[in-house]
Amino acid sequence: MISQKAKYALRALVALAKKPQGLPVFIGDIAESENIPKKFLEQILLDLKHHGLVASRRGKAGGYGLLRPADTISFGEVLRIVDGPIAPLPCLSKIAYRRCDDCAEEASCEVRRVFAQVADATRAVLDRTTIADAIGADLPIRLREMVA
Amino acid sequence: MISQKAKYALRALVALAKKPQGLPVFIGDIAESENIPKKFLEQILLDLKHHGLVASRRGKAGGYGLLRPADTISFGEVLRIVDGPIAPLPCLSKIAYRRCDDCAEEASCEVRRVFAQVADATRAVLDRTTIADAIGADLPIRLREMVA
DNA sequence: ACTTACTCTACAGACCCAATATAGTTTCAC
DNA sequence: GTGAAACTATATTGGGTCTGTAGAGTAAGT
Repeated sequence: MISQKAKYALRALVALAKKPQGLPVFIGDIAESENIPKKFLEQILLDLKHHGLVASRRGKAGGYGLLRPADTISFGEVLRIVDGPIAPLPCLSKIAYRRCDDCAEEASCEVRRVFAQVADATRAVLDRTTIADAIGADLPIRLREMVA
Repeated sequence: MISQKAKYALRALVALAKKPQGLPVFIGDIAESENIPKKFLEQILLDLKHHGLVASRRGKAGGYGLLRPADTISFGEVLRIVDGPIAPLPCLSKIAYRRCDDCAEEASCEVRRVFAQVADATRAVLDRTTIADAIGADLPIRLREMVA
């Protein structure tokens, strides 16, 4: 299960990507149209800004906009920012590897071996699917291109 | 991330499956060999018993054993018992579907569409991989001889 | 100046996780 | 029978996370 926060973040990014040319959008507008608590959304967007995904302008003509093209922002990147590691086990994470302290030998761990496959399958989708893909066709175009 | 509890459950089942013919094993033995807090493991095995995966016998010659063949117990089944739904979103769960109350239209939800692929990929691994599969891969020959 | 809107920190209530505590029941060896 | 071993069951605890709210502050435009 991904967190509510991650779902909000992705929905907000999708909403931003639908605006032409990354025109700034008010937090309040996104919050209303996407049914996200405004104050909570502020935190989320601020977080995304700190990670270079969106930019903001203050003042009356302010708002948020995508800083990078929508087809360069993957679901995986957003999830890692908001929810932390994607891997189902700490000993399988690439960004936050941690040995299982209750596990004797990593190489011979049956559980780890199975979940390594899960992690690969999950990353295959999340790291190749972008915000742009999500808006576009039903199937992730980039994924098909890379596979082909 | 799967819970520690789920990891313990899977490791315990693997340990049980390594015993020939589901001979009963003491909780204490599993706890020690697998580095699992004994009292916690009791709760876990009890839960698995209530779901028909293992059986127990009390008394001095008691212990726990697999109730079903190891190749009929999938990782997915265990995870659903211990951790609940596998799906990354409530609106994608088969066993515990729940509409996202903050989401306008399910059919047109971009986030949902992407995570549906994640769910499929995850289930493809977890529902077809069994405890027996996990052991089978590279169990040392020496151990097989001891079992036989 | 004034309004709008973003920035930041703090915090609170609910819930969940991991583990422990405690008390009880069953089985079997002797 | 008696008692130890082992499972059964429930309650509780301490810690953490999640979701959201509050409020004061800062910057930009008119």
